[in-house]
Amino acid sequence: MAAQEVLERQFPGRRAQLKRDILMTALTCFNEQGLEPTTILDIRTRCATSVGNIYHHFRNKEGLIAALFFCVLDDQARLREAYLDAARSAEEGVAALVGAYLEWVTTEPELARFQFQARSSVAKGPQAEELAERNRQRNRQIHEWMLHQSAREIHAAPPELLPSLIIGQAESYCRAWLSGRVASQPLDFKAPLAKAAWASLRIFS
Amino acid sequence: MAAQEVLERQFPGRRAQLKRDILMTALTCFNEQGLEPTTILDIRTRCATSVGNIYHHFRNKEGLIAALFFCVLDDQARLREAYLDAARSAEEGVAALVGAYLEWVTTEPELARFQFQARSSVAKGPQAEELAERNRQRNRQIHEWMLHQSAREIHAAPPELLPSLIIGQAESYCRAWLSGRVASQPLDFKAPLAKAAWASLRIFS
Amino acid sequence: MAAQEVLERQFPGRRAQLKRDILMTALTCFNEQGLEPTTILDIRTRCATSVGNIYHHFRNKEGLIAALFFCVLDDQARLREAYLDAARSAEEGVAALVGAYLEWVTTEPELARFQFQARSSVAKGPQAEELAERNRQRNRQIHEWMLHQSAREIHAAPPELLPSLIIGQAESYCRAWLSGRVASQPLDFKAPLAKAAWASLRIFS
Amino acid sequence: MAAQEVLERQFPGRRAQLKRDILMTALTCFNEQGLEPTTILDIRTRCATSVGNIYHHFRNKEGLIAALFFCVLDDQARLREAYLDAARSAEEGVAALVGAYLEWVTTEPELARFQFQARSSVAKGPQAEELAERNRQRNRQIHEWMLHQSAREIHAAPPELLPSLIIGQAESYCRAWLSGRVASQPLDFKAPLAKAAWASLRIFS
DNA sequence: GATGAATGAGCATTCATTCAT
DNA sequence: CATGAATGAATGCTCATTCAT
Repeated sequence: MAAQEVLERQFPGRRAQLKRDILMTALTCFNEQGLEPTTILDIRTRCATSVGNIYHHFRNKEGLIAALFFCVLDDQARLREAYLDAARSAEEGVAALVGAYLEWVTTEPELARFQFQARSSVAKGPQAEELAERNRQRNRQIHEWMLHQSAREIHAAPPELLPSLIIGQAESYCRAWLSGRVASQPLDFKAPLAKAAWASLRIFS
Repeated sequence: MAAQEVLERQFPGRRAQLKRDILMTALTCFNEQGLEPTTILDIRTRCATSVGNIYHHFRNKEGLIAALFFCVLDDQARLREAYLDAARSAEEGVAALVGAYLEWVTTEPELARFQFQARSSVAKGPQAEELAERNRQRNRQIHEWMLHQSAREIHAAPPELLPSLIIGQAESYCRAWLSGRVASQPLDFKAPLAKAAWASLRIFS
Repeated sequence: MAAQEVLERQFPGRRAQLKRDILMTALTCFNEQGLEPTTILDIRTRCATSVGNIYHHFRNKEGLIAALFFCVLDDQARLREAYLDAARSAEEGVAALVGAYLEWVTTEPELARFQFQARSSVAKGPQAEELAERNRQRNRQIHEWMLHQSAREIHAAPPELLPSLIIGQAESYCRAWLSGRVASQPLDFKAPLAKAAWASLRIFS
Repeated sequence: MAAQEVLERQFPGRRAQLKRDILMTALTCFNEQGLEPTTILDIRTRCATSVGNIYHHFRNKEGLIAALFFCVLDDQARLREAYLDAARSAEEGVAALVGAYLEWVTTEPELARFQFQARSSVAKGPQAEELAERNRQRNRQIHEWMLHQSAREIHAAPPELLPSLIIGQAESYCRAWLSGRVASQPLDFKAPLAKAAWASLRIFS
């Protein structure tokens, strides 16, 4: 399972095996039953450990969700940066953002599913500020990259609308895929979705 | 409050006053605290009634959520149909779908916020089939309208991708607005979002 | 259904039709679900009437159970008296008590089932005294009949033990039949059970 | 109290002290108030523990009742086996079954009272199959013992009737004693009840 | 008389979290 | 470090009963 590799990358070493087991089990439970309905006992039962151990490693249920969530953010960022590094124009940059997102969701459907349901929960919890800071950093990073390209298409579009224009359709399709409403992998539509995003931006120039 | 008018339209008459009160209060609570965290007692306290009465009218908490949710679907459909009736071409049809959605969310932010958080809950609950049937009906209706236009842009696009291409960006912006990440009303971007959707479709022709 | 005839005998007339309907439905519910688990709404739903109407006719749930229970006692007494009237000796009297009981349970399994589960409930409720008085009266009646026979077998047996010796085996078998543990009708064992009861009494003479 | 010793035998050890306390308190409450009317809070209040702990040990109220009920079955079986081991003929075997039952009820009136009211509850609950299996096993065991005696009295009687003939009168008297209708201890009538049972069987030979 | 909306005390049960062993 | 017994506040829900229409 792909999610397992992500966890091994984030929490390497043999000592962290139990930690990864707990996170992996939690991910499965959260996706199968939902965040609130999943109990610590559910998780304890499915990975052979004790209640106390889960609390030892993650402080509380919220901490477990947050740990998993920040894993997701890190892994997404890794792929996005790789894609952006290879882009040589504004158009390629937009295609990179769309492509990185589609590839990540296609490779990590379990993590993506979790991300959608956990976002609002983390945003309300005590880790809210850490999440906000990460978002700001990500936006700044993307913004700076875009500025380097000084493309008319980017500057003419209303800044508030920009992220939705670029990623909105891709995200919408990914939601549909994860919920089973459509069958084709998001990555299969990499080209048209990138092209559509760029076409959307061109209407302002 | 706009939501109140929607409820009066859906549950007319003086006898249904209490029913509307309960739904209105529930809507407020759900949006302020979330679905799970809102307790029946929270609702009972804020509209002058009894716990038993809420159960008498809605069977259980799930039923209350579902009643509110189907209200939303009905009201959205009403506006969408009005928009579609006035459209005279495929391009106008796409603009109608985008415009109807933007206007509805802008007019009913409370109901829209509720819809986003309640959808997955209803989709898992005992009303899942009713929801699925309504979705099918809506898609069929839109599909038929589109067929009448026999526009190259529509037929050339992958059917699975079509809904995301049309509504994805608008929905993305509405989410951003409802969560406070952007300030401008969705309706303010009616023209560019409609234009972007149409431009996205044209890439296939 | 046999129980229906019993109710018609106890509550005759067309005006009492609804009353009989309610009692009949209650009987079915009580036997299917148990006394406590059956709700007034269950009964209301299954015979087309209103909650208020049930309360109008029977005061409350306890009153409904008691009405049904005293019906049972009356009907049992009717048959027992007929049997006793025909008996011409102590031995025939014992056979009459056993036979009357077996025939009644075989004819009215639904009422018998109800009687077993309702007895302790009525004995604790506000009708406790009425029940006790009826029991005393029945015992006096049987006792007087027995005295007329002046049979050694009856007088030699410990009075406290007498009822159990006479009816214990028959009742035990009826319980087994009503709970499905045995298949043959109680009435099929009328002769051996009467004979066994009399043999039991003879050990004292 | 005798029931306490039974519980110590069934759940030995110091670690199980609280478990025994809960069961003992539950027994008292169930007998004083009835099964349904007894609440978990009643039990919690009378033995120093917490609601959650009762659920931790017994899963739910039904589980608590079942645990107590199977205790009763085990303890009854223990005494019955001891009695049967000492019997040297069919007549002694019948006397053993009657005597073991009378002694057990006389020694454990609280457990016996509980058994009478809990049986139907357990028979309907999720432990129904376990109960049925235990009953089958007990009947098989008694049946095998009886076969060894090859007594005319046993083989001539209708098999379905046999248990009622043997134990019916004793059970009837025990019910009367437990409900206060008679004063003399069941064990006081050990001899006549055993004799009556055997006389009942002899009518077939 | 008939109806069913309304009441609200009361119950079984859950579950995150702690802490003694 | 690991365990799981213990805690108890909190919640959804039930249901007998009342009473205005």
